[in-house]
Amino acid sequence: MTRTSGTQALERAIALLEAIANAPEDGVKLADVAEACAIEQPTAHRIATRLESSGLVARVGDSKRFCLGPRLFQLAMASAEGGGLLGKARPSLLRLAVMSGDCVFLMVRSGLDAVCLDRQDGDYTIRSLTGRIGGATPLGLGTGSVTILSYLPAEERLEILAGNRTRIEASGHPLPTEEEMAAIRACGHSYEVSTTIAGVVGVAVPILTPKGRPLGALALGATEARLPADRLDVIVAMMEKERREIEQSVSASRVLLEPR
Amino acid sequence: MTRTSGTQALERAIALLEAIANAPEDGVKLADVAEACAIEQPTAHRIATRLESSGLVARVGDSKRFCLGPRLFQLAMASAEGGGLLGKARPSLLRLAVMSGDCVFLMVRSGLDAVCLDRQDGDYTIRSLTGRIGGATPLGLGTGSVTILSYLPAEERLEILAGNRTRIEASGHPLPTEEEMAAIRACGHSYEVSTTIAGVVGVAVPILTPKGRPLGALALGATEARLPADRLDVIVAMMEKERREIEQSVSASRVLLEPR
DNA sequence: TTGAATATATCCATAATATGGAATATTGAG
DNA sequence: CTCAATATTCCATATTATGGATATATTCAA
Repeated sequence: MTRTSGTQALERAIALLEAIANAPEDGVKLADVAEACAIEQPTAHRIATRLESSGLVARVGDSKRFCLGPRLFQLAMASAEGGGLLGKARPSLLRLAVMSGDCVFLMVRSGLDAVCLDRQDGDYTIRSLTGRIGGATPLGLGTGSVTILSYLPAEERLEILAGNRTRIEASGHPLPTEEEMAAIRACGHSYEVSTTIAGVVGVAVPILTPKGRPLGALALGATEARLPADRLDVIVAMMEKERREIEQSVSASRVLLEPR
Repeated sequence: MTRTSGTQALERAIALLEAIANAPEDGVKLADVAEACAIEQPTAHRIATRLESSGLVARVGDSKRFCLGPRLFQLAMASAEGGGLLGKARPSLLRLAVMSGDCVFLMVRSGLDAVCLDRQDGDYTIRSLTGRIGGATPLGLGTGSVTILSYLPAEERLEILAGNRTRIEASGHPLPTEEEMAAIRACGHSYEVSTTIAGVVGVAVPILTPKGRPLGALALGATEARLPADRLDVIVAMMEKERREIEQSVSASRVLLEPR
């Protein structure tokens, strides 16, 4: 008599995890978690304690309150250590940071967000640059983020923008238009003058699979003064070179070869 | 006819996650995940696709293979703030790194492991020092790790050492004895000369809750030459001062919490 | 290309599993 | 200390996950 797809328990566990992730710094009470997820307390308790025993969730200090657990840290770093995108992109990030002196980011898509997977600071890094490793922005807001969005299939772009409209508008920025995104695809990179932090500019190039699906983006942040038109060309050229490097390295792993 | 405690589905999902985390660099096939977890393929598929839709797991490139997903990075960041420990310890780490010039770590327990939550390098940091952020060592191996272990309840220590025996012995190190751990508790810090990297020494102090449970440890790594007996005293004093700072900050924050 | 072999995805009857109301224990505020 | 709020445990019930069988997709060799 049910209509769910057969993963109710898991769905609830994930909801719990998200609820705990959104909790204030010093944790949430079980009762609040249960309410937030709209599940009964005994059920929430069963799930939460199991998550706790796996380390995905932990108690805050001596209290009963829940917070995210350190196991998440290990898992995230394990995915980094494997020869995934992060490992393959790191040399490029380092080179770009050293050569440009600016701040370089590796962004990937995660649901409706773009997440910062890695960051390397050059000598002239602006302290105020936000993107920390693990940080996220809605797809469509920010240079790297818009770049990834631009290379997604058209219908997915629409869905994503619909889902992110309120968040993006709340930030005071306009939604990227189809024309803007087509322009990004046409020239192979995006360039953006930040309206939130005066004098800051961003450049980004996509990282694509052989099939053309966006794996992520390389983004670079600098002050406007450090990026006059002629230097911009040089920077973009460097980024495109590294982008090709990464794409080759990624597709070189046999597994990624094109089906069909 | 089973005897599990009512979380089979969740347990399997977690097993899947771990299996995928342990996978080689370019992901695992569904069939292998299923086998590793000893569950049937349809079940593995159902769980895996649900994990995928939440971003905890992703496909490698264009292939069908699974790897850990970017959502973990976001959660890991949030978990770092779990209990506020990282935020509260960072100023201390910075001070210690600047004042000592050495390499300072914040370690916390995660199951049978101690995980590096944060690291700050001083001017004299030894490149070869291993602990990356997110890196883990078995509880009982390494200065910070042994320190955390020493302050855990006696029976937990035994369980943990039993569970870690093979891993620790495989590293060529002896298991820490009860006497050694009692000594650490008695003097409030541990000191260890590395046998793996010649000339490297480590010092660590615990971070305890008001109830005496270990939240984690501050650890410092330096060359033997940089830590003669008299300087060691100074360093330990500095670390203990910062430790108290953190403990106060942590226990203070909880008082401010208002129930809804 | 083609077709065999292998892997992934879907279906659905069945029974094992998660569920949540009620009872009990613990915590924390006054 | 007392009481109310919260966490934890218990267990009969039926909702939910399960996995054998099957369909579809992908890979590989020739």
